[in-house]
Amino acid sequence: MDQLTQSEENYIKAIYSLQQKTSSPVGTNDLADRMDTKASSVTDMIKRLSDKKLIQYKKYKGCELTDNGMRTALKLIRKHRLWETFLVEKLNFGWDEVHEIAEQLEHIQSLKLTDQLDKFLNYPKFDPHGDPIPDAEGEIQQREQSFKLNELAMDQSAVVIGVADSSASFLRFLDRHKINLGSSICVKEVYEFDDSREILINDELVTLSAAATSKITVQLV
Amino acid sequence: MDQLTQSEENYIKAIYSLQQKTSSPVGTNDLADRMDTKASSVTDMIKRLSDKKLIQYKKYKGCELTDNGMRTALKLIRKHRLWETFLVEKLNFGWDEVHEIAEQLEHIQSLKLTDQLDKFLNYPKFDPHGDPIPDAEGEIQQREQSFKLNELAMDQSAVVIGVADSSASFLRFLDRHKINLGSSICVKEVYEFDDSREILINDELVTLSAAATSKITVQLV
DNA sequence: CTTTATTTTTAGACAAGACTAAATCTATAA
DNA sequence: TTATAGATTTAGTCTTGTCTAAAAATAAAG
Ligand SMILES: [Mn+2]
Ligand SMILES: [Mn+2]
Ligand SMILES: [Mn+2]
Ligand SMILES: [Mn+2]
Repeated sequence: MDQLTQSEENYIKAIYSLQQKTSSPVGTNDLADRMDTKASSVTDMIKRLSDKKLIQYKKYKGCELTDNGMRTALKLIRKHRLWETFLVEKLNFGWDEVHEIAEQLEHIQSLKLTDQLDKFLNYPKFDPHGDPIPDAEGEIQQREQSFKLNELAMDQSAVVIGVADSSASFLRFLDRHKINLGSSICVKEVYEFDDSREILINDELVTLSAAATSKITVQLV
Repeated sequence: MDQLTQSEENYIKAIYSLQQKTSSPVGTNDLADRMDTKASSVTDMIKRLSDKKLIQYKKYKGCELTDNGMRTALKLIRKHRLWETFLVEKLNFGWDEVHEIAEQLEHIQSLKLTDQLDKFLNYPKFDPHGDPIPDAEGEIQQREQSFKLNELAMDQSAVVIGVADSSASFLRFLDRHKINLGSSICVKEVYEFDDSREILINDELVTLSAAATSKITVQLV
């Protein structure tokens, strides 16, 4: 079980996340898109990861993480989300500023560091974007049933518990509308023609596009 | 001023530290030794760093950091020592465990991260090994006159303020003798034949070889 | 069941960083 | 001042990770 390069680790994470969405084996082009690279480069990397038994790969049939690959992915996600939490909780970063930095920090190799950080943060269960943080055993806390805000009908009330897009631009958009984790909201109007919604939040009404509401995770209250 | 690779950054740090010791231009072989690599690899890298104007280089004449290279080195050292401080102060690492991890963390790119970390740690002036931490402008706090413990004569009293060797094995040796930063010591005997010294520390007498005492930095009291 | 269109893989190149072996420069000692 | 040891550079090769262009396999239409 030798060290992986940062590049290999980033691929593993990407495969994990695509796998979660589609369940079926991950295609070379999808992975290329996600990694912002070319299909031929992906094929090369896929062979390396397959040699290291982190993924299972049949030519032309896509790839899937092995158990070992899965454990590797969860460790990376754990580190990523712990660091994000650290940056927001301890160093006063905004939730829109931490992803890039965590993308680097997640590659630091030291089991003890991860576990001490976890302890220092008091074993947080969710990161600043509402995503669950795997524990030291790779177990992920399962959430109560949740919805995307665009699934709610008129007059339904809910609490924001996560975002499905951690890009700085989307998060700053939410900041501008004072929407954060824990915000109480209520759907006041649904405009059928474009599926946009008028939302009551902090005693103010804002209209959010379907593109926006589909990226906001909520729990009914 | 594009991004440097981790490898380039490690070379810059090594050149800085060799330069401090010897002042004169740094030789290819010395650098190869320090980097634990081959002279030919060093020549390759030296050319790259010279192209980037981080060092000045004349064939066969060795290399020296430019002003730009110097600033780069100081930023790295700042990050390295801040992270070491973080690991010891906040995550309960021993001073013998932090160097390796800081060697990775120093390469994280984010000015804001460094400065917020500095603030979070309350602008520490020295790292867990007693080495000065450059401030955001690259200024290093100058120390009062200090000595190596092997320079002290009989009956001289002093306080330990630093170590000249941050290797885990040496630091664990010091731990075993309960010698840490701030320890008050007194030279009780100097054995001329091998320059070893009997030291009073915590009301106990220990005999330290010249190899050991030459790596312990002290200030007279 | 062929013929396209799409996806995926191969072939060949390149840059970074490393290595070995060989060549070349510099310094030192006879 | 020349021979020689030591330091340094060059030449050529390797691996990782990337690319473009072209070939091959699969999927989708007609
Ligand atoms: Mn990453
Ligand atoms: Mn996150
Ligand atoms: Mn380093
Ligand atoms: Mn240190």
